[in-house]
Amino acid sequence: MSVEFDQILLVPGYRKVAAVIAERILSRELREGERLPAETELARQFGVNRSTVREALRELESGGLLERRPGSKLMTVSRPQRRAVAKDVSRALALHDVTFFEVWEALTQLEPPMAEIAAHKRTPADLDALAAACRRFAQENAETDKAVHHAAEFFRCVGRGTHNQVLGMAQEPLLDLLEPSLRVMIDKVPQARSRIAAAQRRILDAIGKRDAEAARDWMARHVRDFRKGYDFAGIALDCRVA
Amino acid sequence: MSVEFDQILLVPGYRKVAAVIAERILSRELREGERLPAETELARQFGVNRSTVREALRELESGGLLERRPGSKLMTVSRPQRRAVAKDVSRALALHDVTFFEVWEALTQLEPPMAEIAAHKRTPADLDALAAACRRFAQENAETDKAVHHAAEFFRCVGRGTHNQVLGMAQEPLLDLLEPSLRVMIDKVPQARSRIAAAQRRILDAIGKRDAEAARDWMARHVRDFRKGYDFAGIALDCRVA
DNA sequence: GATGGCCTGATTGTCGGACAATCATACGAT
DNA sequence: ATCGTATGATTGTCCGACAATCAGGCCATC
Repeated sequence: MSVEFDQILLVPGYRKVAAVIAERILSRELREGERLPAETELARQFGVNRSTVREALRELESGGLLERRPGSKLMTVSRPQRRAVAKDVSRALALHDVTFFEVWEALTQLEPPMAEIAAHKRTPADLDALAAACRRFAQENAETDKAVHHAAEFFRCVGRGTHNQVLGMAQEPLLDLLEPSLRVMIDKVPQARSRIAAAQRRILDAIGKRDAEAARDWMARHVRDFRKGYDFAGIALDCRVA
Repeated sequence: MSVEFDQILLVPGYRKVAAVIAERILSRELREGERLPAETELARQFGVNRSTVREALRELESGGLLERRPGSKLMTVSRPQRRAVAKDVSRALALHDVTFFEVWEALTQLEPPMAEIAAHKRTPADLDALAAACRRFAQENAETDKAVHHAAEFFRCVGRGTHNQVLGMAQEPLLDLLEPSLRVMIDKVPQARSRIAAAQRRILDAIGKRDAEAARDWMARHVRDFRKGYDFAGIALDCRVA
C-alpha cells in the first residue's frame, strides 16, 4: 500500500484578495453602486502591496463585479451586465468549435417556448418594444449590418417579454453566435428580408393577441426558415461558427 | 445648434495588452496549450512594464483564456472551461435576483427538448454514462449533498447526450442555480428521492430505446415534479435563489 | 543504468518607492 | 453665478529588488 498525499495548493495573494472581495459582493454585504476604498487603503487593510491589490481588482473587474463609472477613479461594486457575461459565453463556445448546426438547433428548441411564454407574460410596454423592433427591421434593412442587428433585437424583445432572466441570459449568446451566419445569409438570399419581416409580424401579432400557440408556431417556422436560408446561401451547417 | 464631440476614451495599457493577446487567441493564432512567453519578455515586446503585463494577464486568466498548468510557471493558452463559464453566468444571475420560478420555468422549457434530442443522438457511451448516473443516484442518495449532486449529474449526462455544446452550456448555469433549492426539497420531501429515481429510470429507458417522445414526456414530468416538491417543501417560488 | 543530490539560470509573486495625469473639492476673482 | 486656480487624493505606469519555485544539466552514489 502506497502512501498518498493530497496536492497542496498555494493560492497567490492576488487571488485571495479577489476572493475575499468577491465573497463580500456575493453576500450582498457590499451593495451595488457602493464605492470601493482606494487601492492604497485596500492594500493597507489587507496588509499587502498595492500591486497585489491591483491584480486582484483586474480579476474582479473582468468578472464584472467591479466597474468604474465613466469619469470616476474609484471602483464601484456592480452586478455583471448581461451582455458582458453573454459575450464571455459566446466567446467560450466559439473557441470550443461550436457549429452552425448546434447554434441553429439550440435556437429551434429555445425560441418557440420563449415566444409562447412571452405571449402569456408580456406587458403593454413589452409589446410596444416588440412592435418597434419589428418596425425597425422592416424599415432599416438596406444595410446588412443593420438588418442583422434588428433581427437579433427582435429576438431580444421576445426574450424580455418572457420576464425570465434565465431564459434571457440563455438566449443572448445564441444571438451573438447567430449574427455572423445571419449576415452571410441575408446577403446571399434575396427573399430573406421579406420572409423575416413577415415572420416577425406574425409573431408580434400572436404575442399581441396573447395567442401563445400561434406565437410558438410562428416562431418555430421563423427559426426553421433560417435553416432553409443556410442551405440556400450555401452555408455548411457542420462548419464552426468562428 | 450646439457643437457636439464624441466622448474620447483612453484605454489603459493593461487593457490594451489584454485585448491584443485575447485577439491572438480568438483568431487561433495562438493555439490551445501553447505556452506564452515570460512576463519580462512580454513586457519587452509590448514596450510596457512588467506590472502592466501582469495586470493584463490577470484579466485573461480570469476570463479563462490563459491558465497555468499545475506545477508550471509559464502560462499556457487555454479554452475557457465550460464549468468556469457557467459559474460566472450563475453568479451573475444570482446577483440579478433570479427567482426559483425563473430557474424552474427555464428547466421546463429546456430539459424536455434536450431529452428528445439525446434520444436521437446519444451514443452507446452516452447511454452507459447515463445509466451510471442513474445507478449512482439510486445507490448513494442517503447524504443530501450526494443526492443533489447525482441528480444534477444525471441532467448533465442527458446534456452530453445531445452532442450540442450550446445546449450543454445553456443547461449548466441552471443546474448551479437549481442545487440549493433541490437540497432543501430533497431534505424536506420524503418521497422526493424515489420519485426522482423513478423518473430517471423512465428517461434512461426511453433514451436507451431511442424513443424521443417518451424521453421528452418523462423529462417534462420529472421537471414538473420539482415544482410539486417546491410546494410540498414550502419553498416560495418568487423567492430569489441566493 | 537508475537514483538522488547539487548547482545554475529563468520565472513568478510580492514588495517598496516613484511620478505624471487625472479627479474632487474648496477657495477666490470677476 | 460663473470661471479660474490651488490643493489633495487616486490611478496608471514605471523602476528596481528579492525570495521562492521551476527547469535542466552535471555529478556522485548505488
